[in-house]
Amino acid sequence: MQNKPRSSRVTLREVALSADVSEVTASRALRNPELVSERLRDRVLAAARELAYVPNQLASALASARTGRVAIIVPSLTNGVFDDYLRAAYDIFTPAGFQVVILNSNYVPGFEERAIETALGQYPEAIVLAGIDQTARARRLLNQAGIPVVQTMEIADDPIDINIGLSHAEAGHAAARLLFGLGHFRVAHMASPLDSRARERVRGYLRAVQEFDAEPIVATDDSPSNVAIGGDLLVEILRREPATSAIFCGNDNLALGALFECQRRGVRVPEDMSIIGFNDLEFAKSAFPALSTIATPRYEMARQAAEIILEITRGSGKRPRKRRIDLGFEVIERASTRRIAGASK
Amino acid sequence: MQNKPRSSRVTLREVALSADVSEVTASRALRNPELVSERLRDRVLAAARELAYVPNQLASALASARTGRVAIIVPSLTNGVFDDYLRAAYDIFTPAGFQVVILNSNYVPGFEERAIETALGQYPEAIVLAGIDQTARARRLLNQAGIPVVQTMEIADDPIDINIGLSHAEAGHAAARLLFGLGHFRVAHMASPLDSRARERVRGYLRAVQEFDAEPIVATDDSPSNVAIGGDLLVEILRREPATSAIFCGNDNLALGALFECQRRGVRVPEDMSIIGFNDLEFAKSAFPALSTIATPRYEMARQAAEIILEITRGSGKRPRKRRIDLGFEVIERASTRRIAGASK
DNA sequence: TTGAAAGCGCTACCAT
DNA sequence: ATGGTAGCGCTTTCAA
Repeated sequence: MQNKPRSSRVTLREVALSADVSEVTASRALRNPELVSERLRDRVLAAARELAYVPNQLASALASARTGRVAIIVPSLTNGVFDDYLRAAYDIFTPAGFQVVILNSNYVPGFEERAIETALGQYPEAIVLAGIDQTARARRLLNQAGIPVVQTMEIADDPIDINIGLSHAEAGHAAARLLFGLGHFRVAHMASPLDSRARERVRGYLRAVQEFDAEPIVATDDSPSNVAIGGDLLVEILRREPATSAIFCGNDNLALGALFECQRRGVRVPEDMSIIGFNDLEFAKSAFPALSTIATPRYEMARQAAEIILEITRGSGKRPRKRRIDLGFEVIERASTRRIAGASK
Repeated sequence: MQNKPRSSRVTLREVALSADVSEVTASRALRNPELVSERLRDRVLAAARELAYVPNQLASALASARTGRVAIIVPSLTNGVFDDYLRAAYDIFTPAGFQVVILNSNYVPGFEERAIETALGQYPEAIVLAGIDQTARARRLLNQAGIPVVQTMEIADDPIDINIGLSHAEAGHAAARLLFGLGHFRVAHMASPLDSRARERVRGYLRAVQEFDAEPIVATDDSPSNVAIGGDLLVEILRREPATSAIFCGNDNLALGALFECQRRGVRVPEDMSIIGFNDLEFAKSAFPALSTIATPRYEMARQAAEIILEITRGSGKRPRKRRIDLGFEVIERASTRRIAGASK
């Protein structure tokens, strides 16, 4: 019936034939061994091993309406931010028997909607999203899917379903305030504001600037942030405002680039320049000088998302009472920030 | 027939009903619009949009024996090494209409076999692996699947199917030789030898040690490498052999950690210590001093893997003539390595 | 404990 | 150009 010869892969029928039992029994022997007599079970398992049988997940999912899959959509795989996050997802979901499927929207607007659609087409039993700015159509698809949807990383006013995150505006504000609080006045901000979180951080920075009656100095780049860009933006900031004595970098990669560029130019950190990053990536504590930063609970956000999903899928679909969880952030002062020389205490 | 009420998601039947056409016509209107009259096509598309229809990929794949999926199995998502690699895969496969599914084996032996099994259960149309040391059972499953299998990152003596990589023994040898060639004699190696590639690099280093009649100094750590570990291993090396004047770091993250730790201890790089990394990750060129390293063609490996797969799947399954491609590596000398003081040219 | 029958949602084939 | 029918490989009844 098929034009393209189905790859001659071993099917359950062949296993059953070889073990001389019915397909149902073979299926049971593989999935619920305790329901099958030892004799038949052994025969089935032996046949399956012998034939190197791999169950067709597609057929299984279609028949059972259970895919055992959870989709996770992230905007990037390449900046370290989602490392802990994905690790947490694997840590919780894998032992629970769920397969984690990662889709990447690459920070391209519109790709997330496509990724969500693709994910939904595979009928995952839950979906975890980074961020809260899904398109209207995506929200509709998500709602219609009738599965748990967790928006993470950021706090939403109107969550689709469950929401676990933190306020990036607050976090950005805290970072800038730390710098102003150390007596700095010319405090710059560099960012690759590709997502709403980065833009929220900029807003937090601007609010602090206003509070301290200072002038904003913002340098941005439209590509996904990396270390090299951090160096470039440092150069730009110094050119535009040579008196800058402190920089809030929108993430740790930018901060690392800024730090290196300072060293390259003989600008001492923290003596001449204070630098604070964002995220507390793995390398931040090991840098020299150790990088001050804002720690975000990335592992914890994904962990809680996963736990809640397990609870819902196992427990008859009931949502937890708290559908909106603010996990906050932590200001980490290390060696790369310092009270400005000559500033009164 | 189902106990668990199938999520009431919109099916093709409902779209067809709503558009007052048969299921087949609805299916065609969505997949091959040119086969359907404009009138019906418009009705179907309108109904699909209205109902926010998302095709069930599972059913489609089962019926058509085409999943439009390619599985990529990597040992880690968290060390930057697979960033370019995955980007290349997306760059080539996505426009070609393939969905990329990433599975992570987490450098845990045995997990790769499981990941391969999981991947195969989803009936991908091709599979891309990192490394060449698959288990015997995995090889059997892969062979049986009858789909293109590309082993990457490393060159194999007996590829399963297609193999694109480089010799890590040669690359490690080249790194160490560079250091010896600069007049260093106490040349150490630090590594997190979690995979066969890292172990091959160690072998390359040891071969160079022998050739230059030196003593091996190898410090290793069994966790996935990161920047902090690079610092720790530097400390260990200096403790064990204070006269060490050059280090080949098994990857750039370790190198970065070593660099920072040198700075912390007042060991000047490259004046007192030469450091060479491995992979040429994004930050290497921006570091201060810029990091010497071995560039590996990660983007290119995945790109060629993808192109070959497209060619095979499109072109009646014929394999290319060359099934084993060595893409080599490049020694990148930057500022972190230098001829040892007082060494004769 | 075992198995026969039906059907998951979709597409291939063949007919009209 | 359109639709009826069969069937992908599996699991879920339900009956024996």
